[in-house]
Amino acid sequence: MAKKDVQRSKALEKVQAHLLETGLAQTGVRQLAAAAGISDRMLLYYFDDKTDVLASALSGISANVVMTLSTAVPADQKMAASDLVRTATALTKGDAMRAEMRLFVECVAAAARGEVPYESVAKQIMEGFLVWVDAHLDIEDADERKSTAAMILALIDGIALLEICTDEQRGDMAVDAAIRLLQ
Amino acid sequence: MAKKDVQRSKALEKVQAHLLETGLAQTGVRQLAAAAGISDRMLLYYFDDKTDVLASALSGISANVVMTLSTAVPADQKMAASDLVRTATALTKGDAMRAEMRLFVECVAAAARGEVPYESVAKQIMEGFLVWVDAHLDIEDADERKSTAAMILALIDGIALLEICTDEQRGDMAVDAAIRLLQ
DNA sequence: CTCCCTTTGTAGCGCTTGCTACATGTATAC
DNA sequence: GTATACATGTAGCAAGCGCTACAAAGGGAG
Repeated sequence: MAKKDVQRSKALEKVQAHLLETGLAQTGVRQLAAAAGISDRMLLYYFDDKTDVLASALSGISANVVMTLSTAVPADQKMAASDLVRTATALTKGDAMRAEMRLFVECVAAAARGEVPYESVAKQIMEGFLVWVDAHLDIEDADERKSTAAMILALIDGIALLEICTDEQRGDMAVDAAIRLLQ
Repeated sequence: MAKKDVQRSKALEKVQAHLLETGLAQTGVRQLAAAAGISDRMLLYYFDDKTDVLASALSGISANVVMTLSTAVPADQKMAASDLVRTATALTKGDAMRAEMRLFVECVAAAARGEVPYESVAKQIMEGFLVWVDAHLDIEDADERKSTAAMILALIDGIALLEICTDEQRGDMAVDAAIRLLQ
């Protein structure tokens, strides 16, 4: 029993790296198995089915994102909206999370078309992000903080979207304008 | 020659309606043909291949979006960032463009994984939107206007993303916060 | 050693995919 | 009226999909 679990988590790690590198383009069982360095037969021995593979991998990535966010900023540190935008975009645009953000956008789109298991994964990441932003906003009123957090998250996600279609420079401009206007 | 073109555009209209209704989930040639009320054989008679069908349909939808935007606001009307956010989100969240925005997000995600023809379509819509925002911003300095436009566009797109993963209410909150903070 | 359960390879099933070969009808040009 | 190009249905191909049946190898328990 132990061996199966060990092999399973080894495969999972490689699948996660594969997803972060290539996005959701190559998600056939044979392709995922090849990325994990095993046969498709074994991949489906370690996991129930393809959905189980993807859900496990993406859930792990989602947990890593939350971890990255929480370790990047002390839990009790509060800041103004403009500073939070600066901090968050520095993270999402940096090496630590660039690939994750791109994958996240693909998950949201897949969620939009109702594909399992992307809907729950997308919601999970979005919710984690939202909690993180809310927790670091230096705003007293809960409702105001909640709506401001929603706006900041929209901004961060929108910048990721913008950079996919145009270029990184345009994203940087959006960040600058946001910081300028929110002060 | 004329008949083929007529049939082609009839099919195109129905394919567009299908895409707006169901997103990019059902984009097999047989499914697109069924949506158009013809056989897959005929769909591929009217169009070169599947890519041609999708590119034509999405390009048309993109043109409609630009049209909707330009007719909604007089060409020479300028406004402050907060008003533009209000105006734009009223459009994108309304019946006129809600389906288009959702489809647009799916196109961007498909573009992220390098699928043809989504890359060019996503760029096309994003660029059209960007020009529209820029044209209605009441800002003298061109660079400042450009970066502010990028930020507003990111905000609008991000709100669309947010609404896919959470709910419409959260999007409304983001809009309110943006209008409040940008004033 | 024998038995049994875990692990792994080979092969292939039924289905969907994008696309096409072929034949037949149908309208138009001369 | 015949020839020619257009239009459309039937059938099917090769490739890929998710998944599984079957058999064999491996290792621990008695």
